[in-house]
Formats: sequence, C-alpha cells, structure tokens
Amino acid sequence: MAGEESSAARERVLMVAERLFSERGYSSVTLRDIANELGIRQASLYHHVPGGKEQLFVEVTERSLDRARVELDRVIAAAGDDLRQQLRSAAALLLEQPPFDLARMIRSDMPAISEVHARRLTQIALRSLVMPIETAFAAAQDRGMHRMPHQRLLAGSFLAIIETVQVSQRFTPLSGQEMADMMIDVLLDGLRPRDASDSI
Amino acid sequence: MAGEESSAARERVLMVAERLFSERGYSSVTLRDIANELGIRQASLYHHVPGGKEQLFVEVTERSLDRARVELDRVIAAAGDDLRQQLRSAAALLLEQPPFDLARMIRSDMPAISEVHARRLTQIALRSLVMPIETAFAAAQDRGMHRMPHQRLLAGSFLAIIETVQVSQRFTPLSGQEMADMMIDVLLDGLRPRDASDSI
DNA sequence: GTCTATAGTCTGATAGAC
DNA sequence: GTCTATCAGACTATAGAC
Repeated sequence: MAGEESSAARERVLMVAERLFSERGYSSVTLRDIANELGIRQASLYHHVPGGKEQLFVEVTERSLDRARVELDRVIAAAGDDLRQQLRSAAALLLEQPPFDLARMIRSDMPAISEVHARRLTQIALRSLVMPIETAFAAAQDRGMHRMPHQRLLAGSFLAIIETVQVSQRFTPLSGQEMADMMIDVLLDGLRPRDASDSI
Repeated sequence: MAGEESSAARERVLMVAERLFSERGYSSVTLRDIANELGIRQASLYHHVPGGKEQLFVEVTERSLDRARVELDRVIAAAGDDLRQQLRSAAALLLEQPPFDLARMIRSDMPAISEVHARRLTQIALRSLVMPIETAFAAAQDRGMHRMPHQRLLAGSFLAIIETVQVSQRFTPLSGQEMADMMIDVLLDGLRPRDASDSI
C-alpha cells in the first residue's frame, strides 16, 4: 500500500490530489477536478494510480499524515521542555500545509471508503496528529503542570483550534501564527485574571 | 426562501435531511440516502422540496442555524453573568443536536452550492453560532475578565472544541458534557498551575 | 505519459399515474 | 403524498492508440 516508484509527473498528481482532498474532502473532489488542475485528462490519472480514486485518496492522505508525524515530532523535540514553544512550533508547522480536518475525515470521508481503509486511516491520523500533541501535554504534566485532564481530548482540541485559525485566515487580517499564539496563551494561562477574585 | 407550509411528512423529510447533511456534508449525501431513510422513493422528495437538493440543503441548514441562535441566546441569558455556566449551557445545547461543522461548511459545502446561497448561509452561521458565543465573551470582558483577545476567534475555537467533543464521544466512555466541562475549565483557568513558578 | 473513446453506474431531476 | 418510469449529465473506470 506504500508509495510505488515515483516520477515527476506522478508526484505532481499526488500533490494536487492531496491539496484538493484535504481541502474539500473525499466526496466533493472528482478525478476531473484533479486532472483539470494538472491540465491533463481524467483517464490519464489511471496511469499513475491504477487503483483509482479511493487508492489515490488513501495514498495521499496516508502520506501527508506520515509526513506530519515526522515533522511534528521533530519540531516538538526541537522546542525543548517548553510546552508553549512546542505548541507554537506545532501550530506553525500545521498552518503552513493543507488542512487536516479530523472531524470531517471521521464523519464524512471515512464512511465513503472501504472499512479497511477507513480503519487504517483513522489509526494513522491518531498516531500522526493526535499522539505527538498528546505526548507533549503528558510530558508537561510530568514536569509539574497542574490541571491536565484527558490529554487526548486536549490534543484533539488543540488541533481543532489550529483548524479554526486556518479557516479564520480568510476573514481576518491577522496572521495565522498570531491567532495561534493567542489561543495557545489562552490554553496555557486561561482567560480569568491570575490574581483577582473568583466570580467572573 | 423561508419555510413553506409544513406537513407531518414534509417535517420528516426536513429532519432526516438536516441530520444527514450536518453529519456528512452536502456532497456526501444523496437524495436517495435521504429517501431511503424515510422509506420512500427519491422522486417523492420533490413533492416536498420542488427546488431540489440545493434548496433542501439551504432550507434545513438555515433552519437549524436559526433554531440554534434562538436557543443559544436563551440558555446564555438564563445562565446569568457567569461565563463558565454560560459556556456549559451552550455546550449542553450544541451536544444534543446534529453537529455544526463550520470548517467543513466553509471549505467543502459552500463551494458546492451557488455563491448567493453560500454567502447567505455563511452569514447566518456567523450570526447564529459565532456571535452569541462571541457576545458572551465580550460581556465577560466588560465585567472585568483580563485576557480576552480576539473574541471572535475565541468563539470559533469554542465551537470547534465542542465539535471535537462531539466526535470524541465515539471513542471514549466519557460523556460529552464531562468533556465539554473539562475543556471549558481549561479555557477559563488555563493549564498552568495558578500559584507555582513560571517555566512549565 | 497522455490521449480518445466508451462502458457502466450513480445522481439529480421531470412527467404523469394512483 | 407516494409511486413508476425515464432522462440527461456526471462520475469512475477500462481499452487501446500515439
């Protein structure tokens, strides 16, 4: 199921497919959409991906997730023991590539492909996106951070926030990184005043 | 464009369509999917929605958003001046109905329908989901809450987190409300210890 | 590696009987 | 209000020429 041999033309196909699928989802993207962007005919895609649409989707999704995992592990490690910096680096990385819409993947893309493929992609998404972030939260807790409930949910929420930031870029002059930094500060420090009384 | 006259049968159509569209998105749901769940034929849908698939999508999406706005305003007002309770009530409300996947709506559903419809639905989604939450954050700031940057992004992030909670219910024994409460506490109080030193 | 041509299926939509 | 019948168009996919 991995990457076959590559060629420049095949690589272009995979890149366009990855971008379109991750943007609009499996069902919304037709092979003609992909071919049109490449300036070739729909049937020509089958030279590069004999397995057809579903194989193409699975291959590019798996590939981009694997790549994300490697990069996430790298930038998180490079950020040292500072959770804030780890999250900022992770955000910067995620913001500079096509979106990973986990909610849409689970609710819309997965039901549209074979159960075997769906299960593997779900597994890979968990390992590649959620776990690196989850591990960073867990490590921070080991270093003494107080409230750290349900780190997996925390990781999913972080990813969803970055998603939101990515979409919000269309509607605001603020940069993605500025917005991500803001929300990371909120997650770490909270919205309530650090010193004042209780009732908001 | 509003609600035509209703009938019991038409109401059933709208409810099924609303649930399927909000779950899987515009392109992934076929009129046959909807008809099959109702136990009728695809062509029969046109008696209730002469405008076809796009009109059906626009009508049920608009309707569920409008309903959400009314309910959100109501439960937020009922929660008094306590932001934490306001967010908990909003979460409870959102969790008990079909999901609103704003990111998917903007990136996948809107490009698949007419530009006029897309613009109106985007507008309604902003007014019905984002603004009520945004207003709650703004009011809390007026009451003296410290760090409160970019309330619209904050509102979008809150909605994305509730989305994540809703999806996470498939994979964890925890209840949606438990997870939502956790994440609301994180947003308000932050992850870092309230008293300890600085570097995490 | 890309093309044309086309088969087979699915989908949204229309017409008209009951 | 639902049905059958049907259509045109779009879709994935295959076969074979260049």
